[in-house]
Amino acid sequence: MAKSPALDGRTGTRRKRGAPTEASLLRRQRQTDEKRRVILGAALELFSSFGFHGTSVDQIAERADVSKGNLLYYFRSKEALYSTLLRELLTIWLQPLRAFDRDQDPAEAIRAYIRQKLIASRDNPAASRLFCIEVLQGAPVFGGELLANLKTLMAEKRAVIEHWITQGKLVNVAADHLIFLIWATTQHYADFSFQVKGLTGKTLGNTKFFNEVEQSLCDIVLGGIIPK
Amino acid sequence: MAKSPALDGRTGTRRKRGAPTEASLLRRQRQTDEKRRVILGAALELFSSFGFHGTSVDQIAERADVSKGNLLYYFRSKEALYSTLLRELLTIWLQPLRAFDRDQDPAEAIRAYIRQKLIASRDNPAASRLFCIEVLQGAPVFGGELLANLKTLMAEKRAVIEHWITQGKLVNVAADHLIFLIWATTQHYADFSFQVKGLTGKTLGNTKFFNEVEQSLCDIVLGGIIPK
DNA sequence: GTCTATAACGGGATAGAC
DNA sequence: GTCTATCCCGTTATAGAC
Repeated sequence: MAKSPALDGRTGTRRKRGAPTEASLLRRQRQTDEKRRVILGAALELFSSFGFHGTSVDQIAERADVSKGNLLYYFRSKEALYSTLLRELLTIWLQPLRAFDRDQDPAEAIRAYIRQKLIASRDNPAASRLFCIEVLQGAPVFGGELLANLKTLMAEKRAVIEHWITQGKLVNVAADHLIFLIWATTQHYADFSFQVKGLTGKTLGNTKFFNEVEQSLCDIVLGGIIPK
Repeated sequence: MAKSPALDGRTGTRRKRGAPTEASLLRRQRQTDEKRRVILGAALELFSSFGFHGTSVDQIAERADVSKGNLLYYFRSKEALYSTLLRELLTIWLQPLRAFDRDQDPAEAIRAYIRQKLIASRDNPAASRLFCIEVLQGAPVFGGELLANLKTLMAEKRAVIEHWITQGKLVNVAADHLIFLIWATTQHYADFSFQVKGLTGKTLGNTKFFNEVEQSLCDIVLGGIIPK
């Protein structure tokens, strides 16, 4: 694509035959990025449904509408594609937790966090499932990175919760287990959506159901930890 | 197996040379069962860690200390082994929920259920992970069976919870979400044990930690649903 | 950058001797 | 029942033309 020689638009100076303009370099870069993005999207769908070994490069290529050879031009290997994907999703995934702050009202902060996590499960169920599979298997690919990030965040948020407790704004709850509870329950609706859908007929995509889940979780959690 | 012709041992009639006695048939049966059990155990460990496609028949055979050919004598195919395994575990897995009964005190019943689920996660983390992987992928192998069993159980337990609510023994909580919450949180300590261990340094195998988890979960859940 | 062809490998399943 | 050898397929990754 865009291989044809051209003059540099801004300078107007004559360039050697075939040398790319700055603009065309940018355009090419954008197209490259876009293609990588499409491939990563296809990989996410498939890896999250069938696991690393249950997915072939061929299937990803077909879904991304590129040839297998071409896919392997953009990513060295299947494993490189997989780990790139995990790495890119990690930041997004941990985002909701960062908002949690000691200056907020605890009930409001926890309610907001539950809501954010549910939104993440609703809008990115594939990402949730991918992390679930990966962690379940001992996170062989990016366990180190994951834990390093989580440890820092966890320490911060544990401190926030314990601060609230010393202020008497929260009953004496084990911070770690409260956080695990929120992770487990919110991610459950993405990871076990097959089961949830089979038993209730609904998923988080249904607004009424989403509100019902949010309400129930907040009621139970806040009812259990906010002093009377 | 045991295809060879033989006379019925109970009648006491003379048997052909080489025909097995009833006792030897029983012995052989026991050995067969034992071997199938060993293979299923090895399969559980590996499938639950690496998934169906991430595990080779060779690896299972090696762990079970049989040859690959021999393994495939006991189970027609890799898939037959996998689905047999899921089927055998399903009964065990749903056991704790059956105990739940309307004649119990709600706080005691829920506390006991949380405890039983935590014990199951502690003692059978591999089974928990296997179900997690399977359900996460849409339960292609035994989704029908799983849902059929769960639907019945769920309907029963939903009725129990709603009975308690009408009696004023429980606040007006959505039964389904309460059950999902208990499943999600208790199974989390098995399925995400890599993460839990990485962040806290402990697993449910540690008695102190186990009690801490039980206490925290019960406090939050019961605090949120038992009327004051 | 993109494609086709193919190398190189591992896996599931079967055949057949013992 | 158990083992070894082998078939055959799908897969990843590379080579090389365009």
